[in-house]
Amino acid sequence: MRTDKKEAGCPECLRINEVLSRVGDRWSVLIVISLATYEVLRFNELKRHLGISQRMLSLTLRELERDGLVHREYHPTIPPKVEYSLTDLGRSFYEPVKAMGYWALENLPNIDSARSAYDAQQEATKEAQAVAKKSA
Amino acid sequence: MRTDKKEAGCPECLRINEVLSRVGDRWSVLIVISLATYEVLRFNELKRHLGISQRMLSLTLRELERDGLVHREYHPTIPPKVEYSLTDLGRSFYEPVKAMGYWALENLPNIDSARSAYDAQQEATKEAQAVAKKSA
DNA sequence: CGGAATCCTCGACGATACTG
DNA sequence: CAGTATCGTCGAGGATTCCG
Repeated sequence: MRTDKKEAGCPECLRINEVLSRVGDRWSVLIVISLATYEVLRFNELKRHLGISQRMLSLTLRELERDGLVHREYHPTIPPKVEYSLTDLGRSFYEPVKAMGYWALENLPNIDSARSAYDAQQEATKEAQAVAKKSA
Repeated sequence: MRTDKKEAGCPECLRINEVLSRVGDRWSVLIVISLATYEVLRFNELKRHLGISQRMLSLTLRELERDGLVHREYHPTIPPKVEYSLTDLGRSFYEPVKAMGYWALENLPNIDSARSAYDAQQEATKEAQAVAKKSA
């Protein structure tokens, strides 16, 4: 019996983990953004817009509806028509998402340059090591 | 040759995707939060605190350092000692992350109740279908 | 202590086909 | 059109071992 299980030392990490596992995945975020932008979209509109498979779209939409972020309006016409939109909760979720988006927009260049610098440094170090090895 | 590739209709989705694939994963977020809270942490402190495997911690830290969010301070003592902390960029990233955290804290209850309601509804629908089938 | 290297599992996700 | 059902893969990530 492993009493030494780690399971995360900090309890709040578990909460954050829970949140992220609910609405933190890529497709959920993209769907919320799309719906926030276009107000209301049909199934295939979302599909084409995001380049997502029917399967993932279907699954993700159901989860979002279940979590109360997305409203699903089914019109029993022929052919059938289903419209998706954000609920108030969904719109409130869009706020922090938007904040992340702005940060990203502003800081992607910083990340890129940091990355370039890091890679250049790594490359230099590696070459230095190669030289050292050769002289040995 | 598939000229009918979908690849996402909207270009901005690609950008968002890129951002999320960089710093949007679970461990990156948790590490940033931990470092924002404790200022500076050693490798094994982070490991124990988060309940993460060495492998993922090592990989994720390297990526975060590469992206310029995390600063790594190596002390060549015996035994070695490595301290991790946030850079300015990392701290700025913590702002939107914090916003997400607050939203989550505030709205997890809403999500939970929405989920319960949804599940109850589903269960009711399923039973109704079962009855209808029986009477058929 | 702070990693790197290797192996292996398991679940997320896409492709495809079928239904109402 | 808007899904559901089934199958296959592929890579994220844990466990383990070794090293400076």
